[in-house]
Amino acid sequence: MITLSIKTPKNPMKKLHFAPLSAQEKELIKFFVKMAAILGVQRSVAEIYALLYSSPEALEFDVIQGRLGISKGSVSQGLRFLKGNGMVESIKVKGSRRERWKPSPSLAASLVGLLRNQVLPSLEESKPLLQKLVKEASDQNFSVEVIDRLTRLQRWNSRALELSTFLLLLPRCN
Amino acid sequence: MITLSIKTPKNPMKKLHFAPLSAQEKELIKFFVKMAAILGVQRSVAEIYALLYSSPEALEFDVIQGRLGISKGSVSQGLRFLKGNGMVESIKVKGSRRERWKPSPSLAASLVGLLRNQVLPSLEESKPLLQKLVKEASDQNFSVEVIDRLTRLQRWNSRALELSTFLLLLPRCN
DNA sequence: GCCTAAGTTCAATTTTAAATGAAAATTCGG
DNA sequence: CCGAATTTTCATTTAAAATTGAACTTAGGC
Repeated sequence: MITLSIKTPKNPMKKLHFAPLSAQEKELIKFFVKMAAILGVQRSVAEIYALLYSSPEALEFDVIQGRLGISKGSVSQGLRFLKGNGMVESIKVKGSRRERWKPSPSLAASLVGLLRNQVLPSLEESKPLLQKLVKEASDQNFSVEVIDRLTRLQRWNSRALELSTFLLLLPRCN
Repeated sequence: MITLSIKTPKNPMKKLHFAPLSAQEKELIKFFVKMAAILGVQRSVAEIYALLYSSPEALEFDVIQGRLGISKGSVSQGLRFLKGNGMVESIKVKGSRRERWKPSPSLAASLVGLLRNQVLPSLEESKPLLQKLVKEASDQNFSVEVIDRLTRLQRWNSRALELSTFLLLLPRCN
């Protein structure tokens, strides 16, 4: 049993109890943390997503905090990040202010969302810069070798940009 | 002018001088640093690669250290990383112990090298884990929803693995 | 419209990753 | 094979990123 203490003005000793993580949950969390690391996504975010992913029903804020043993702030920020990238959705139940969270139906769409926000902006930003560099290099009589490299770099940038744009247009699929 | 002091037992006051980075070099460095950040590659490594990329001739260790203004250790480790991933090559000139460094001819091959070393291992490692999780989930009568998610996850892992393997087989091209 | 539960914010802290540089190891010209 | 030049190593320092939690804001049930 995991105990989470919650301080509110009315009830400064409120305590909630949760089941500790199962072996399977722990392993799935490890998996997501590892994959997230490749994409440069922080540990706590991956943990939250993994927990939701392995839960049959949508989970409340407190449950996420309690079972993972992380802070309120991390849960709040993590959910915001995941929601902003279309990776989780919240459900509101009438008669309660609490939201309940579950992963978005399509993992593909989720990854595309991540890609759009993490990678595309950098690629787009760089396009004019590379163009300028190539121009300056030929104007200023840089060596053929260097001009050639810069041109290839520019080509790569365009390709990556096209690829990303294409991925963004992909119809949703699982 | 940038001055780099080098201490050796024989000559503890040896000094080398280098031209500061040009505006173009600085911008190209910024570009590579940004791209590297997406891939989770550290700043100093990106700087080294960018400098070599924008130089018409192969560069010596000291030149890299001096012009970038980074430490010996960073240059050494950075070059090792880049070499290990097939992104740079060294040339030895007769009559001198010094190596001279330049980027590998194919940027494509370089990126593939990075992919192979950074991403593939994690994907491969995870394969059996996911298989086990799916099996346990169905053995232990998890909800259909969760079993379904885990199965989809496994499918994604396989696809990513196939894609990576495919990329590794691509013939070299610029 | 109060009032409290629910959630957010952000400065302070902790944790993690990267860079440094002196000492050790290696390499090759003489 | 000696010895200095060149490079590597790695304990320490520095810098960056992630996490925490108390104070604050907001939403909605009553």
